[in-house]
Amino acid sequence: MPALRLPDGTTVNLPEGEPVGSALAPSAIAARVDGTLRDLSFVPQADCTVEPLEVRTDDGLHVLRHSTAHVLAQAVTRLWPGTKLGIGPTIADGFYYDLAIPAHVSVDDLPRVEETMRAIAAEDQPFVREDVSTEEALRRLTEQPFKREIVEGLGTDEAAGDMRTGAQTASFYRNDGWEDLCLGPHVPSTGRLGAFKLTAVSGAYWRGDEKNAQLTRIYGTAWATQADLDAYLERLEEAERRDHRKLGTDLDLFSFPEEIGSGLAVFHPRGGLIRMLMEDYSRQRHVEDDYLFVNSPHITKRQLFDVSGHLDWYADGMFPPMELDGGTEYYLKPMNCPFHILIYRSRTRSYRELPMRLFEFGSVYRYEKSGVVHGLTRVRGMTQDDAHIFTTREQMGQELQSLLSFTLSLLRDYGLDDFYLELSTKPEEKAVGADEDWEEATEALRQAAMAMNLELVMDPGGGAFYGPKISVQARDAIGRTWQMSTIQLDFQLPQRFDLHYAGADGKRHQPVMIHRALFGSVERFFGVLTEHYAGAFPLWLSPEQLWIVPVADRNVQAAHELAGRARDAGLRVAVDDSKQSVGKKIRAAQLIKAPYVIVVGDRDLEAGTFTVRKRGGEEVAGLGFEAIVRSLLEESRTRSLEQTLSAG
RNA sequence: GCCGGCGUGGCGCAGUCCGGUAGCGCAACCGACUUGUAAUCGGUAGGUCGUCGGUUCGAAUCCGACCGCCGGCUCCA
Repeated sequence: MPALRLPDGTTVNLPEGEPVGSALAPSAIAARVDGTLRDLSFVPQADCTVEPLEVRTDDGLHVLRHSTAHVLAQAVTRLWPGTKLGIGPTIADGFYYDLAIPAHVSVDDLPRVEETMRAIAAEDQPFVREDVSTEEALRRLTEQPFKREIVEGLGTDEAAGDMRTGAQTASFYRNDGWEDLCLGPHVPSTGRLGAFKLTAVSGAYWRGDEKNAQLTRIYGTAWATQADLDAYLERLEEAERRDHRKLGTDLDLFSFPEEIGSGLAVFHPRGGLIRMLMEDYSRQRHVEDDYLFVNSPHITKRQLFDVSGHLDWYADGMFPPMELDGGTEYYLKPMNCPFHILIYRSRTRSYRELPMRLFEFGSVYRYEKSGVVHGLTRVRGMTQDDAHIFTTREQMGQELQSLLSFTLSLLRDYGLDDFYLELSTKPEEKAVGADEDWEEATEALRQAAMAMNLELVMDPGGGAFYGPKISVQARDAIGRTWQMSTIQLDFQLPQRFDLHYAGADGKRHQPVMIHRALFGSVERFFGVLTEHYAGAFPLWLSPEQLWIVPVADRNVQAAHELAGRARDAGLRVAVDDSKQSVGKKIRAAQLIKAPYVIVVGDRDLEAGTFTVRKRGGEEVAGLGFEAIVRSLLEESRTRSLEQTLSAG
């Protein structure tokens, strides 16, 4: 009689042949037995530690979603007999199943599939596990070529999906006469599925290889309760409302004219203004932090990228060359570093000049593959807030640490305050340089990262070909993470370009380079801030800080006079003098997310006080115009994230 | 780049399956109203239906190629 140790410290004796589920609360959907996830029907052969698995945990949701994927495959098979099963893993928030369906299935078919899944759930079929030999498994899978491939790969490195290498047996789950090869575990029965919804259909190659058969991939999401599912769908809708591509059009910020080409944005006057404000403040901070401002052209002869190594390592990401009459090839620059290097190398440098920080808003062009271009966050032409810091090895650690502090401080001023760091190490294949250099560089970055007291995530093999890097990841207002800043350490380019400085000892030394972009790119940063603020930018970044609505025609002149006063004081002001109702003009201001609106009519002009409407609808009455202007200037100056205007 | 979906006035959409010389709402413009914190009323103008080619007496509609967009895979600032 096996003894079960439960999480509360108690031990219960399980009668021989009884499943672990009989010792657990009915709310459990599976169990963790000696650290391994098991079905509730698992029968222990010896003493063990057992934890119940509740559905609203990471592992619980994994089991729930995996079971839902299983039922999806069962439903598709019921609708289209002859369906061949691929794999059906869980993913963030849901699951998918790859299937070879003997029919063309589109999103229009998803409601039918969902309905069939609900029917299977209502039938409350138990999931029954059977462990069989691989020979028996192959016999059962005569009609399932993909699953056969998985079983044939058992015990080899070819094993796919949830099938682990080394297994000598295969497990099946059977319900209602339908069965599927599956590692499990599953919920006890189809009646225990939670709330689910199918979300998308797409194509996918078997094992992700385009030489293989193409399968239909059906995506779904599954949650413990309907309320959780609703909350998830609400989150998706919230993300959709914040989509910078839609806000870019609605707020007239930027566009991607087809005539120019994929991934190439133009900024409209309102977006251009925001962009200018973003850049101006960044420039100011860089001046304060002893950066030197430089400038470089957009194209160069190929030799520069031959020397830098970009044509060896990065050619796929570059636009093809332009060839001049004499046969000389010119390339659009995908990076600014070689240019800054030439500035450094333009004359002999002394250790007294280091660290030398060369900064530029540098426009670069990268040939991103057509399928990956996405709004402002993944473009083919972008401007990086790029700097290259030339430093001695001795100064390097200190420089990295102060750079990281500077980075976080700058990002905080733009309203981002929730970060974690990612340390990317040497790529296995694409890398140049000695191992010792990589180790020293990686260690220096690690030290700097540790000093920030932030969560540090490792990204093995994710570095650039010339050095390791730290990325600053920021979480936005709704908890999504975005890669912002990147800081890369580089011993290679100084060597390739033969860079030196004269040391205090009178000898020649090689500097180390730090590549860094804090916004990442102005375009991506713009897109991220748009989503972070849902288009409602803080006052200091708002294109129009004060929006004036005259009540009647006879108030228009007074409105313009007030606007002139506010402009003279330093505010950005718009007057809506269109011949529309006050309500309509208020609505228009609200839709463009104007932070402050004042309505100017006879009453206000007579009293000399105004009622200000804040974004969101709150009204503050009885304020003198000068007080309003002063308050807004102060809010803007401090880059406040709150609307600080108040009646007091 | 690959798979799937899609492309109709500035924006959001109908019309495409079952070919027969484009329609709605908002925005824009004009007029009336002179207005008090999210849509006053009436009128006008605006589209070679992404591009090119093919089928047809006739193509927004059917076929092909290309361009672009969206979702996913892979990759990145």
